[in-house]
Amino acid sequence: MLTGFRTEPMWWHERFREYGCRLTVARQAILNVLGKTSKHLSAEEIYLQVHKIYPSSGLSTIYRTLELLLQVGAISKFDFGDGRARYELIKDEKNKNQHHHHLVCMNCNRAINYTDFIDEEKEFLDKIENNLSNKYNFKIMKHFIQFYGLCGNCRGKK
Amino acid sequence: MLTGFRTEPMWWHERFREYGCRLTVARQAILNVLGKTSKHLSAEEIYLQVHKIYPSSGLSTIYRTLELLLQVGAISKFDFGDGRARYELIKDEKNKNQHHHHLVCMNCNRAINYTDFIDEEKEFLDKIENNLSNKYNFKIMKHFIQFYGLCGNCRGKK
DNA sequence: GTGTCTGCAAAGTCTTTGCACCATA
DNA sequence: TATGGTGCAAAGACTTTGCAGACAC
Repeated sequence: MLTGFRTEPMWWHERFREYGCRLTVARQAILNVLGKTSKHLSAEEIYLQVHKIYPSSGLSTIYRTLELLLQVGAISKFDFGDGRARYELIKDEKNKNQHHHHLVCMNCNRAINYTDFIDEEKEFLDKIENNLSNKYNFKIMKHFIQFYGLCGNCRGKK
Repeated sequence: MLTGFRTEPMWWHERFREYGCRLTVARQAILNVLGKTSKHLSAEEIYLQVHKIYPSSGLSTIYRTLELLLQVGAISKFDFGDGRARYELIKDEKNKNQHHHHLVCMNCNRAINYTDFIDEEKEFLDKIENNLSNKYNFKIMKHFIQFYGLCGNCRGKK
């Protein structure tokens, strides 16, 4: 069971120090918002939430902080194909590299994380990655798998 | 072996008529450019090429035509993660639905099409799509698989 | 001739950047 | 107090749209 980020050791706090970065109110507010949601928020959505708890904040700080968090390795950035980036907090150091993919709803643009079939996926990918690397002289470094369709909510409405 | 679009039956020509669309100089120029390349051109790259053979053309016509070609089913649109869309001509009606994926170079942003492992992929996807659909009450309609890495050219340079 | 297409310019959307002031460590 | 961070406004990149003139059929 995933608990909120508050109860986790704030490993990214130390990360900030390593990078010589300061832990400001704005940054805490952003981490706060990302830690409390299971959604995949866009920069603007994060801004709107942060703005509620810290009204003097600006959108450019959101972008700058997200860029920083990305480099520090505290968040992941995703593209669901609707022209805006989405961000997701990595809940704790232990699960830092937890591999998951998304089921993206083409109607409401929300996404469900799933971690099923990671073994089958690994088997499938190992097989083809090796082969493709050789055949096309292409060094594969990462992959991207995403499913698009309709979520439970939107299925009913259509 | 794929030959240029000129020698193929111009099935999209009829498609135009079906949709009540005219076959204009600009549209032919765009199809011409897309038909002669194996690259995955962006709208601006297409514009630059079209501009050579038809200098009075404008970028907005490129976008409008690409949108039309997409709806007519003559081209595919892809996102390689660099913030601009890429387009690929579907060479002929027969191969219209030919399924392929891309090996995208993170250095030069060029992509290699591959059609290998479609059977393995199908097996893998059938398995997980069914299961995910049930588990998450999510109707999967399409998937997106892409590999990122370094192509032969760029491997040497790094 | 008529209804579609086109080029141009302007606007829209998401994101980045320059700058002067502010606040963390 | 000395960097590093912030908000604001402006700019940048890609794409879309409104409009009057041009062209395919």
